[in-house]
Amino acid sequence: MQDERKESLNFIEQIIETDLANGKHSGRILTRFPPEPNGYLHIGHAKAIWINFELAKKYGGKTNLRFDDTNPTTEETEYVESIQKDIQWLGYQWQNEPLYASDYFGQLYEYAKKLISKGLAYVDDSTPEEIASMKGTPTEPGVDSPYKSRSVEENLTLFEGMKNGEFPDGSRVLRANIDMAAPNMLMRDPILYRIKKENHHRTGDDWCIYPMYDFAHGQSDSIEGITHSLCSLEFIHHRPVYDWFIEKLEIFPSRQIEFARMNVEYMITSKRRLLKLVNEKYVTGWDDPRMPTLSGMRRKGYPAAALRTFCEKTGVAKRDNTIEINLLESCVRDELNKTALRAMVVLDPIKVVITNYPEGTSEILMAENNPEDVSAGERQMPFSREIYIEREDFMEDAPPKYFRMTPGKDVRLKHAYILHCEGCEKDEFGLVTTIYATYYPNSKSGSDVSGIKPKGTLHWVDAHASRTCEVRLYDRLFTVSDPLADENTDFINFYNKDSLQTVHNAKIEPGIVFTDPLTHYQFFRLGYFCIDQDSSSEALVFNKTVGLKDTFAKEVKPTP
RNA sequence: UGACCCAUGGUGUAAUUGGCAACACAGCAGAUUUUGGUUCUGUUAUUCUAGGUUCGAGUCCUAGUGGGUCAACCA
Repeated sequence: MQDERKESLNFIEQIIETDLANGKHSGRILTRFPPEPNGYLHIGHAKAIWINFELAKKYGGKTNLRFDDTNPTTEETEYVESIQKDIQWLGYQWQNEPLYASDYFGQLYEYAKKLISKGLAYVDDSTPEEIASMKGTPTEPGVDSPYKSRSVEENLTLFEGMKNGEFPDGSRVLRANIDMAAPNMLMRDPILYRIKKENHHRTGDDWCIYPMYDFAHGQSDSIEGITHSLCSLEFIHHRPVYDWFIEKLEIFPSRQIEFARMNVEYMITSKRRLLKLVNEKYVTGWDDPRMPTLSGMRRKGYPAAALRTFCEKTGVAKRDNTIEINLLESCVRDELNKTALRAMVVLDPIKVVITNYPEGTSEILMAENNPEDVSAGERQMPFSREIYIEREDFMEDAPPKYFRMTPGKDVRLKHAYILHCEGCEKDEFGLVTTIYATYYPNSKSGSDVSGIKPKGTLHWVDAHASRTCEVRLYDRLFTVSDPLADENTDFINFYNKDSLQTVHNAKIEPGIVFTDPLTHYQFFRLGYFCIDQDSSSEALVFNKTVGLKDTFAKEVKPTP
């Protein structure tokens, strides 16, 4: 069978296929993912990772992991570890060992001297303030630095002095000699090197001058032979700088291509703001399940496959976008529906006494683990005279379309019997304490000859055999889809105080025992959950990943 | 008083590169259902504006409008 529709290509794929057709780089494709090791990876990085790795894979190429570690003041080894873990968890493996921009410090230094020798770079003694003021504005050209006209020899000597630690931090910089009147401000003699007498996480005290992004990134691409250097739109103004160095240095011509970063409703990715959430304890850490970090989403129970599907479905283009959280959750549900084992958990238990079930006896019922996957097998569920059901699954005075337990009506217990509700007992405040029902002995699941067809089916657990567990219910971190929309209101004002609700007294069927954290379950009729790392064999803790689609809730209580 | 990027249903992305505007998610309606889940069927809704080129424009040209980005010794 052949696809009738021609596969549509995104704009980067079109560029690559054109390059391939022209025999560029002999058909070799090499991309790279270049994180700065100064923070945790988030949903936006996931998209960048997906694009770089999937594109290379599609065209028979490879992808490098390169840490852009040119700023010793902010970068730490801790992040190097977490970033690698996150990428691998997402399902990708880079070519060979991880690479570092710092591996190229020696080569970069030589490049700088070459530029100086060609009269294309100079040492500037101006203060940061002076450099800023001479830079001009977007609408006014800058003015030349008084040091711009230094001789090649003097520049070489001074630059070597910078490298040898002869000058204090911030006293001098090396700048490219381009054009202070360029309409693109990045072309107004960008700074190449600054003096920082700081310990670097990999090169230690070998260097006291460190290259800036513009003099490290493109050159690193070139050194590695990256064919397609894919980055987000905000780097578009850097492309002329990127190309200028390649041309003047006469090095391998990597090509920078910019795509629009992915934004998602209710998520923020600003490092500063995420840090605030962590530091000021709005969340429990970088891996709090409410965080948009990969570690947070992983702990929340989002499968890597769902994230990959999400990246694929959101596409690659150049216009600003905000993806509905809907789509993400749809991808997560779709994946988990196929893979998650079903389990019965009652979050807000209320006891049901089945009055015609013989006292002191019990039986074992069989329950399929996943109706979407018979190979997942079956498990045993004990059943007896007393069970728990969800408090909200009982109403004394129910509207006509209420298909759950209500006096005088029948309801099915999943994998068990049909119950006829007789009534309930209440305490002095009118709170229902116990529900009474009778069961139809001939209505057992799988061998039901009762002929009764109740509208509703409930989840339940045996009152005596079930165990108590903790369930953490997560909701969106913010009360509005775009907490940054109003520049006059700090995003923290939109923090959702109800984003975490902890249930301490949930009842879980005895067959579900402590296994690896991240094991996924679908709690019947409630949603998808996974075992949290805080669990032990004595105390199970679950995180809510995402709820089931709930068309009933929408019908009875339409929320704005 | 600048440069650059972008503009297609509610959201996102397509349109064989100038030839019937479609796919997914969301919405709505229905069928099925021992999960008010899943699945299935149907359905609502789209080319920023004004000119121009053309037999024909979402696509090309011009102007405008709207949105975004750029002035760290950050990346």
